[in-house]
Amino acid sequence: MLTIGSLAKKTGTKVQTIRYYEQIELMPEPGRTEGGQRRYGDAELDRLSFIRHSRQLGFSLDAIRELLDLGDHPNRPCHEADAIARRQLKQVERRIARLEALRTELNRMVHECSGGRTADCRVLEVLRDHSACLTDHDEIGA
Amino acid sequence: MLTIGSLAKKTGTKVQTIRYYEQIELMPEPGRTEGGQRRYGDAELDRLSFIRHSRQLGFSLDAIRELLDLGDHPNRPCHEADAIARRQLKQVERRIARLEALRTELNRMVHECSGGRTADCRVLEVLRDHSACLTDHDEIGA
DNA sequence: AGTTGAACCTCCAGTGGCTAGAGGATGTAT
DNA sequence: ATACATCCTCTAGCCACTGGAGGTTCAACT
Repeated sequence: MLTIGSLAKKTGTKVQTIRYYEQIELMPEPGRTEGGQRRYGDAELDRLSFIRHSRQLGFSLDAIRELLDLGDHPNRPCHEADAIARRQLKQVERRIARLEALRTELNRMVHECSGGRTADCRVLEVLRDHSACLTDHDEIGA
Repeated sequence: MLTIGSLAKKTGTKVQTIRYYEQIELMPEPGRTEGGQRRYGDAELDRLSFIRHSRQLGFSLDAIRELLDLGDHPNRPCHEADAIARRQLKQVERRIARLEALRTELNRMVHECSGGRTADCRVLEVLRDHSACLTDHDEIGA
């Protein structure tokens, strides 16, 4: 039986985050000691590991909920899980494309900086005047 | 003189966002009509354009505050603005590296999916068992 | 058995960067 | 005069946590 602290350590999660997952019903209510402290077993350890690993791969908590649900039904066809993963992949690819455009633009800004007065700063100039910017970037945080 | 709505349209910002920027003192309090509606001039249009463009390049509002401040002092050396941009560039590069690792892993997951039952689903398996995962991904959202 | 002190508990508030909606006032065109 | 788009303030919500106050419990050590 694991305390919340050791479960946290094993999964690289903060204690508060585990309690938060319980609150939003992503993790089940665990057993308690007489004094009221949470105690966890292997099932919970597995579930939390799954959640954390999915988070590291960028899945939203809602997507994780779906994935967990699919995992609970081993005989159902798996194309749904596949679809969720593909969606995630698409999103990651979109983000990469966007960040690469930003990298290009920031690189240009930084390399054109003469190191003089702020009045002549290319960095500030580019930010001031979008037309001095070669990149097409419309969405924020996409 | 611009209403908040036309300023919003010109800069691709939502009206609420402009009011939010005013609230957090990123935008100044504008003049008002007798009836109490906000009216903006060119200075505000420029400032908001600067903010929005910086946001599109991924700068945080705090970084933007610094950049705006630098822009107000044209005779100071510009290495600070340069440093902020370089920091941002570093961050973007880190994010790209991380997302590329995720892309690799998601690709692997998706391509190994046999399309059978969830019990045999590679997607779920990889998520369940980090050791089946070739990628080194520790930080979330980094 | 008593004492320490780390780890636990609940509850509330805050983060960033907005976004949405209620309920009402204003501005402009006809 | 009237319609109605746009404006106003205020409050609350989004995601995924994170931190802190103030108090309790557990396990180890004497």
